[in-house]
Amino acid sequence: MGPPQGFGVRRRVRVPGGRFRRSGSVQQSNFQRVPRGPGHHGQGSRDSSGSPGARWGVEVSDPGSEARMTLEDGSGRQADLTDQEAARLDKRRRLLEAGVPPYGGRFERTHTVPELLKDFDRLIDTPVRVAGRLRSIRRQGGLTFADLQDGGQRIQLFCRKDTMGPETYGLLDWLDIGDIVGVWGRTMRTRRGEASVEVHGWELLTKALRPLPEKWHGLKDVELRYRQRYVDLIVNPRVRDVFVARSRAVSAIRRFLQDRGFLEVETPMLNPIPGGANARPFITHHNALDMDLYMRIAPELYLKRLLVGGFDKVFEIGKNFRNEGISTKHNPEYTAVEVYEAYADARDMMRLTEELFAYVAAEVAGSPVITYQGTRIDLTPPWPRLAMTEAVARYAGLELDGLSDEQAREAAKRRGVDVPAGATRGTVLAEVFEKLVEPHLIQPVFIVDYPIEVSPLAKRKTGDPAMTDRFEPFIMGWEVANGFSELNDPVDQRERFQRQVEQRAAGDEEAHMMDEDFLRALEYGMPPAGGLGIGVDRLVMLLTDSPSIRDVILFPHMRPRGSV
RNA sequence: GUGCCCGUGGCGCAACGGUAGCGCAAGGGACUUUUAAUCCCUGGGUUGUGGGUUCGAAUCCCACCGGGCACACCA
Repeated sequence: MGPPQGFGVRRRVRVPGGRFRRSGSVQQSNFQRVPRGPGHHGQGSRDSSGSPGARWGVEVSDPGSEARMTLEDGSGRQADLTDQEAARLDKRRRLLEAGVPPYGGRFERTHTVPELLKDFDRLIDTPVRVAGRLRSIRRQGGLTFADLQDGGQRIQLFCRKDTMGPETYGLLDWLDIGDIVGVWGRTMRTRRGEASVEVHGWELLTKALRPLPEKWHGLKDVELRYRQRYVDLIVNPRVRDVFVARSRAVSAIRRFLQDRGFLEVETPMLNPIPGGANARPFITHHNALDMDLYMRIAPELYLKRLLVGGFDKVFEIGKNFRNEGISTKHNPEYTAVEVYEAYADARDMMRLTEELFAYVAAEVAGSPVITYQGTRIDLTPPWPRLAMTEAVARYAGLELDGLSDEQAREAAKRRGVDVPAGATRGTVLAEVFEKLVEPHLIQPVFIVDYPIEVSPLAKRKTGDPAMTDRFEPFIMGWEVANGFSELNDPVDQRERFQRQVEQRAAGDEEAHMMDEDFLRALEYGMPPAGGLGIGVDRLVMLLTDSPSIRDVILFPHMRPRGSV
């Protein structure tokens, strides 16, 4: 993964005057050209990674191949450029020579572009200073039109030679699409009615050395979109909107909980013992302590320690890390919000959940009724409650009550659901539910009463010790949250951990480890409480109508590439 | 991890055994109310990588790399 030569040079390329030659005799080493487009990852250049300086000075006659121009940056390294990159570097040099610094500094703006456009007609014919990225340039002799993008919106720049003077106007020739400029002038509408700034003067704030993707098809290659999200954000306005919506959703969650008296806290991401969920953790190492640590898979056990400590209403918004597969609904690190309320129970948390979803949807999407991939979803509370056994009876036509473990396993197999050899009835129930019922749960519904086997941290249901007072809301067939009345009996909790440890020993890598400190905390006494965890990414997917979790994560995990 | 599909100039796409092409973008020129500006000219690709089949490979075959989707696992 080490960067091949040529990488890193681009940041600090110096183009000495006259070193740049167009065609004919082009100075070039015997380096292979480093391909940089999609699917190029510099494998062909491995042979040239050592001591570049030694290979200099080879004169290669290569007429007609501007793209192979090379340049020195004074460090004995060099970069091969595309014709467009070469042209931009050349303009950068010419600007410098003309006394125009290609990278400016502070620029005082009177308005952002969205501010200007919002109330344009009232602001017309006033002096303004705006800044942004050039998205298109239409040169027309003594008149040049350009589109300036800022804050996701564009305003037209209207540049007239007569207004600006020939020198200022002439320097426009060294600007490219993608450059960031600050301009000052007067707001006006053109003959065609386009909201514009008549430019009196301008300043180059940043010269862009790489060209932006094509102007109306934009950047479509999803791999490039994820790997180079910065480009995606520049050219695809919808992407920007999604991440603004995500930010608003997180703010709305925080506001909703804070307004109800919940205290936001932060607990460790580096855990000596990972807990709070059944999942495989990432392992990392602390050098000074010389010990392995785990990236947290859930903050649950820490938040419950806070209940012990007397914080009655707490929440945390943050990342969980799970060493599992990647899919359109799974990213190895994802954002969750967990909420704990002392003296409450699962019923209270269900009410909190449905209210929170409706509130956040209204804040982000404008309504508790949303459309996801063509399906109308009504998040208005209250959502129906349906016991897992009833759900399995209704959607799978399966009645497991009263069956022995073996009979239950047989029943599941007859329905085509694979279950582990020694699975108990409760495990079978959960398995059948996942496979046969979940896909049917499109509109919001709370599934309640989960088997104890799959709920090692939840309180038993009064009157049915095989079940727990747990719930999970489903939308679009996805589990979007998980909550329960928290188990606060340390003796019961120890037994549950013990079962988990046994399963772990039997090869279940996702089973809990024994957490003695957590048990000690419970032994000091944790108030009865309701707890809740919500998958924020999936919530945002729903609210932004995004088909993949990668569409709501700015930098989704990707396999690294040599050089891109 | 398995299956299916994809990888062609900076970007979006064509060519699907027979000379690698188009649009935008880029370079040169004309143009003082355009907005996918227009018009003339020009350059840019060892078709993801490596093998193979063939007189001939972007195209067919194999392996590898990267990606998408579905399944599996999970939230």
